[in-house]
Amino acid sequence: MVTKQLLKDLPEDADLRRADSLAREIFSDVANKWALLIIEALGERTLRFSEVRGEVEGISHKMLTQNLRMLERNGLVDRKVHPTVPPKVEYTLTEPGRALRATVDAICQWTQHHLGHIEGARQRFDA
Amino acid sequence: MVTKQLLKDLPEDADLRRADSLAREIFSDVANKWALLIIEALGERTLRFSEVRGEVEGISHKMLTQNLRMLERNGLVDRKVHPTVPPKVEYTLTEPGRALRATVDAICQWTQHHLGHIEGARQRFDA
DNA sequence: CAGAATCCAGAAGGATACTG
DNA sequence: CAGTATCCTTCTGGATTCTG
Repeated sequence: MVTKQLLKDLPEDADLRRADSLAREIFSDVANKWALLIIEALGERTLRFSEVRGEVEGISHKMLTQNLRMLERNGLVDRKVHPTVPPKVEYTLTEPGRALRATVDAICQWTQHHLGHIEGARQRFDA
Repeated sequence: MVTKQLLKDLPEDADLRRADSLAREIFSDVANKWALLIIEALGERTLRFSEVRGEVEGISHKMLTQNLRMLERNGLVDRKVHPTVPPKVEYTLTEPGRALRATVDAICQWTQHHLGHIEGARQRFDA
C-alpha cells in the first residue's frame, strides 16, 4: 500500500510524516506529462533551451521554462548559462535525473508493448 | 530520442504515424498524478470504489470516477458491477495495469532513494 | 536566445444535489 | 453505494510583449 503512505520501510516515525509529504510533492512534480517528456528528450545529451523545445513536440515556450525551472529546483537537471550574447543556456540531466529517465523509458516501452491491447480495450469501451 | 517519435524500432512506416500518435494519447492519459496513484493503490488487490477513495489521499469523488473510467477505457483496470442494492462495484488491475504498476513502483522507489538529494537541491535553489 | 511578465480563454477540479 | 449532472471557482497554459 502506497498512497496512504507513499514511502515504505522508513525507520523513524517522527520524520516519516514530513518525508512522506515531501515525497508526495516530488511525485506530483514529476508525475506529469511535460516533465517526463523533457526528461526523456534530454536523455544522455546536453541540449540548449531551443533544442529541447524542438524535441518535445507541442510544448509551449512557457511550459518549457516552467518545467525546466521545476526540474532544476529538484536537482534533476543541471542548468549551465554561458555569459555570451546572445545568451546560450544548456540543460543536462543530473545523476538522479538519469535514474528517473530509466523509469520513463520503462513507461515508453510499456506503452509500445501494450498498444494493441489498449486499442482493443478502447474500441470495446467506446461501443 | 523519444519525443519527436515516442516509439522506437517500429517496422512499418505507414502505420508508424498513427501508432505514435496513439502512444502519445496513452502516455498523456497515464502520465498523470491521479492515474498513477490509483494504479499504485490498487496493487494486487480488488477494491470497491469507496475503498480506492480511502487509499488515494486527497482525491475527490469526481476525479476518482473520471480516472477510473479512463483506466477502464484503456483496459488497465477491470470494473465489476454487482447488481445488488446498494450497488457494489469492484476494481482490479488487469495484466497491463499490473505491468504499468511495476514502473510506478520504480518511480516511488526512485523518489524515496533521492529524497535527500532533492531536498538539498531545493534548499540551494530557493536561496 | 533565453526568459520574465502580462493577459485571458478554456480546462481542471471541488462542492453539491439528485438518481437507481 | 456508485455514479451523473450542474454550478462555480481555481488554475493551466497559450499568445504576446518586453528585456539583458
